[in-house]
Amino acid sequence: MVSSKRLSARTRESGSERRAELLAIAAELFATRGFLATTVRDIADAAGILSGSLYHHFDSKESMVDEILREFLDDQRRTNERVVREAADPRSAITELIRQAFGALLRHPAAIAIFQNESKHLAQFDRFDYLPTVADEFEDTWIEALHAGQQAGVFREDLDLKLTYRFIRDTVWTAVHWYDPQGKHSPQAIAEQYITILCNGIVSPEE
Amino acid sequence: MVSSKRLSARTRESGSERRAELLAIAAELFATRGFLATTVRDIADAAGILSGSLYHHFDSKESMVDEILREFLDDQRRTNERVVREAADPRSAITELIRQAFGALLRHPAAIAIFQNESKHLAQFDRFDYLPTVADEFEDTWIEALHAGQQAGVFREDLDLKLTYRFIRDTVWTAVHWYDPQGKHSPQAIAEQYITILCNGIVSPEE
DNA sequence: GCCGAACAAGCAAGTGCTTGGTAGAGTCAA
DNA sequence: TTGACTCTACCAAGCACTTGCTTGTTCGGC
Repeated sequence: MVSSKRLSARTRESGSERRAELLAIAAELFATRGFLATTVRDIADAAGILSGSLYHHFDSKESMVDEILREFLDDQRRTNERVVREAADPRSAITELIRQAFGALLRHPAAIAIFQNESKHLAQFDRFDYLPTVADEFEDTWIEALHAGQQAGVFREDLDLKLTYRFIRDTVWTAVHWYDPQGKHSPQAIAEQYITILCNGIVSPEE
Repeated sequence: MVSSKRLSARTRESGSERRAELLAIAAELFATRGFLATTVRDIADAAGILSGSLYHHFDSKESMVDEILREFLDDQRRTNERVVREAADPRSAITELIRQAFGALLRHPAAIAIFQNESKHLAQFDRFDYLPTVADEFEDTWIEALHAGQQAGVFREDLDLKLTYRFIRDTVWTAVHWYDPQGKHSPQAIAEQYITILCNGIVSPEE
């Protein structure tokens, strides 16, 4: 009866390979069907075990998304910090942030989709308070870089930076919904195309 | 027993004011909580009736979204056709399409969110086959306008039009998730800011 | 007296999660 | 070397609850 509460920390908190597998399976399902529409039986079926067995590895369905999101957000935060720290100037900071964001499509496709689709619902619960916090952090990072660019005269003065950030963020993150790893464009190619449009526009130079 | 099957066409198919009210209530809930996460009891509660009573007006929960989406998509399709027909040149076709798309934020905020969030899940069912079809139609409209602009030399030749369309579409539609009718920007103001960035980029002209 | 709109009650299916148990691999003192 | 032990990963069964939807009935207004 108490035995389930004394499972070694290694199994319940991290470490185990099987755990990681199960998390990846869950992430895939949460991303494609949605968190609410995915049942613990769906996850167990995909893993080839029974639903009850999942509770050997995880406290709850919620704690699975929790872990998936935290891992992704931590990685993304570290990446952002590094990019801003190493950037030579505001313009290359922005372009590199865009490249890194599109690059994340390869590393965390499922987590990005979940973050995008489920943040609103999940943020209702205390345990997911960090979601809006991290979102604000990301916004601050981008807006600071944009602002620095304006001060330096590289970016137009008539830009509303909050709006500009939202335009960029929506374009970049929403790409998970149509990006196809087997498709003809690499994330890098997509990033370069977007950087061109964002920096110089779609209108011909000679116009 | 058979009585529920002989309700007048007026009530079951359209017309009734109460029906329209109920649809609006359902749309709001579907948009904010998601289709699956919204229960028929939620809708009934919000309308001040019992869940069973909803089935006097509608066949099923599915037929409610169906109707909500069809209405929005028909309106949007008509608007797109008119814009393209009346546009003087490719550039004003694109800018006007953008203005109209942002304008839809006021008329159909709930339907846009539902279309965006639930299309993927709903398209699994035969009755929603029209969703990908209409999406393709919209894509064709935009890509034709972009292509015409390229031919006319107004738009850059190095644009991948499919990518360009996706960038625009994602930015415009995703705005429902943060647009606030009480906020400081009107849809028009947001549209103009985006048109500026899209056409000329964020980099200062003198650079 | 009919008809639109609603209620009251409930069903079958499915939900997340709990429980008590076990097979098998590893650990280690006697 | 053996036997008692622990640990991991899982199963089988089921509980309390929620889901979309159905049924039979009521009631006020034209």
